[in-house]
Amino acid sequence: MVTNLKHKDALLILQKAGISKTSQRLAVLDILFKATTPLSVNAIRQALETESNIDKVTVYRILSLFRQRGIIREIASAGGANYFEMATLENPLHPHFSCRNCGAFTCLAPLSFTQAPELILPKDDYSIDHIEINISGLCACCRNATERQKTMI
Amino acid sequence: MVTNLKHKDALLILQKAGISKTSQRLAVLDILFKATTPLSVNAIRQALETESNIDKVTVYRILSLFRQRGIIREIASAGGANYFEMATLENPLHPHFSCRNCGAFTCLAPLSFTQAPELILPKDDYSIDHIEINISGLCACCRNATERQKTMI
DNA sequence: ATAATTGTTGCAACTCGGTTGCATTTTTGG
DNA sequence: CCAAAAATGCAACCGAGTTGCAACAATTAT
Repeated sequence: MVTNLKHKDALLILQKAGISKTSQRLAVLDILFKATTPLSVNAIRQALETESNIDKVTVYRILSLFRQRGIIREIASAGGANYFEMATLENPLHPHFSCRNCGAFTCLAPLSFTQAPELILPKDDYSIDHIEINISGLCACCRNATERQKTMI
Repeated sequence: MVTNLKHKDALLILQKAGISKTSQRLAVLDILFKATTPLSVNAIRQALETESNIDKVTVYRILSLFRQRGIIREIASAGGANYFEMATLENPLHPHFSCRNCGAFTCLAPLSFTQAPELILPKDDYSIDHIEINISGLCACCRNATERQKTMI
């Protein structure tokens, strides 16, 4: 994302969603807008500590509300903690990569319209509201580190 | 899966993986083979209770080992608990559907070779070892239930 | 503007999934 | 069959996320 969210824009998002404008919600929105990767709750809380100090329960409640209103997307991770990212038009649905070594999440290029429908095999038993594609392996950083370790033996 | 796993086959799987053959591991294998959907640890433990009684730590350790050896696959879920399924040739990698209402996991048809490569946008920064596609929404059962509730108002 | 109402936050305590350390038991290989 | 190695069970623990409730801030109607 790395968009420089203006206070005005954040207020508009909350207004559009029909939820009241609190300093805590604006702070969380600001952090998610600045993020270049999906953030865990802990990462959000750490980022918050420098500015305001918000209780963890409040952060969870804000994220849960934002997700319900379609403001953000949630990405499940095998490690237990889930990750969050903005769900704006400028940040369309896309696959994610998570490193099995360092656990970091990164965003991959969004699926094109020609690719996505192939995936969703028509099954009228289900009504679909979210597609999540997670690709895991080793990121460049960790792969280099493990290779260096190998050659060191 | 619903394959009737013979004791012999299970022993062979463990032997191939080079790990020792214990009654607990055979019991867990048996349950995963019988399953028609990915199972949570709790579901596995519940299924175990009827036969043998295995400590939860042991179940976690067995599943962790099986995953490391490529005997089973793990599916991350937003609800915290992860799900497991056999990773045999007869049960190739496939997308999953999870109901946002009842949380049930079901298997979708596997991706064909013509579909999968489209997905994995070449990024030489990463080495890929697992692809997970989770589609969520409402299953037929829950959709009917909510619709009935709607019309009841 | 201000008071009443409604919604939000913070705190403590809790649930749940999963892990760790260690003593005991089971497998394995000689 | 016996020693060495590995796996199990138990208790206690950790971290993510939730719940109930009192204090507080934002909305709305006056």
